[in-house]
Amino acid sequence: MADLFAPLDDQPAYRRIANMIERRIVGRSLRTGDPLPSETDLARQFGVNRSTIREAIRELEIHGLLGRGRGEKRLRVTRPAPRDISSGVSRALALHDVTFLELWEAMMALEPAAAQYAASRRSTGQLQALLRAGAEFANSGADTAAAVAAVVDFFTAVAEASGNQVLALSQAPLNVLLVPALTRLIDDLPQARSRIALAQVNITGAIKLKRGEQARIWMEKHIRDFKRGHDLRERG
Amino acid sequence: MADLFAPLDDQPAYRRIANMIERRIVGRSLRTGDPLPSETDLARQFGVNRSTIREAIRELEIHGLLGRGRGEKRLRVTRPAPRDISSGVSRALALHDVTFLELWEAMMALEPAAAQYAASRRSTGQLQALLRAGAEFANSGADTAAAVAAVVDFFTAVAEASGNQVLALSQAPLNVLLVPALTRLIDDLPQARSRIALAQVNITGAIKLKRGEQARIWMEKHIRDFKRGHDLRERG
DNA sequence: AGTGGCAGAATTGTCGGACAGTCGGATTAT
DNA sequence: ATAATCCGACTGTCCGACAATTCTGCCACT
Repeated sequence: MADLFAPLDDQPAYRRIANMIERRIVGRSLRTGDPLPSETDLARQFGVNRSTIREAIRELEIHGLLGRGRGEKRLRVTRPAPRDISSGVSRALALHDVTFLELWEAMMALEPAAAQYAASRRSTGQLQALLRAGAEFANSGADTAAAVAAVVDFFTAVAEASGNQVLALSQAPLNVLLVPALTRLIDDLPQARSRIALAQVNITGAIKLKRGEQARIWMEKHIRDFKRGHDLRERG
Repeated sequence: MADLFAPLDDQPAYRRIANMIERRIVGRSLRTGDPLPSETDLARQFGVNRSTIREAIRELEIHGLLGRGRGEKRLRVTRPAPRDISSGVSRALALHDVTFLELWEAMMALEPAAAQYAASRRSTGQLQALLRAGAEFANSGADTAAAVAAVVDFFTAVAEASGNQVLALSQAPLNVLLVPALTRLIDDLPQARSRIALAQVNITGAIKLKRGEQARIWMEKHIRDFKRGHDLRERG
């Protein structure tokens, strides 16, 4: 039987205030770009101390709902950038001791889909970004860090080109997790570089020609290759 | 060519402190479950005022890296729960005016994969959870909100059963976005209820029998059905 | 008119101190 | 040993304050 009473939660004032402001933002009463009233003003409106207000806005600022341009003092309403999100998610995942297999399975689900949509929807600019990331990887030489960064850029470019924000935002955190695994892989497996480069060329080509099915297949192969490399490295 | 000078960012103290503590947590110097020193103590250690510490702690608390049990005063190190994450992501997505199509494509990528892995890895308890969610939906009667909640529970249970935290965490935010769309769908389309119920039975059955491929296929159909319903509703 | 510069107002980041309410743990009573 | 009680520690919130920086309106200058 259900409890008669729910545990009452006295949320502290700073949290309630944060929620109120958040609702205003999500409900578009406060529109993107609008400047937030000053802390003093908010304190007056809510009838609390400025310290309390500060703790409240901190929350929204962290979520990326509030932000300020370089060297700007007043906070403004902003839309959360993918970076705001992915940092949180990937940190969480890191703490959960994610295995390579888990990461790989998720990539296997997301990246081919992104590639397929990218093929049918990519703009010219997005194609450029893809080519740039590919070139970046090809030119990375022996610099592992640069190579890894280029791979991340490549995946990001594909996700961007998919024209699907949900896909892009879901994929972003995976990149962060990919970095350490990929670094080890490239360092230890001599053939990794050329295989990745080839896959990128194939994927980019398919996207360029708007061949959705091909893009998906090549991306699947590409991701599968990661697992092969990883398994190889484990045994070697 | 790269700029010679990077824009110097004097991050405020509360942010730097937050980062330091975060590094300690991610680096496992502070382990999950450890209680955090008191605010006064931290203020002394960092040589700043308690107010500053509080603003820093707020950040970590929001990220789910710090938390406290019901009615507990001291903060302790915690691992971010999916809910901590998904709330942020879904809020962000809501602000980005995500279309149904975008949501649907992402679900189409993630949920079938989750179902497939669930079939091969589900524990008995996870199967129970699935069945419970199914029953919950079947019993929801005319209560749309309850029905929607049951659907969300079902997807969550599948993701849980997949044994893949990354998949689960990636999928969680989608649920929040699904709610409004699904509510309208169930309200307006009489046949929606039975179709969903049937799909859930089929998926659960496949997972119970550990038929991965079947689970995937049924889930694909299930999700595809959402789109059909949505398109139908749009025209109707 | 447009531009540059400047003083004063406004705002943020940070500090110090204070106090009520509550949680935890030690202490005492049963 | 268990239960009731008490005290200290800690959090949530408030007040007041000050330096540094940004914002703004105003004025001079070209």
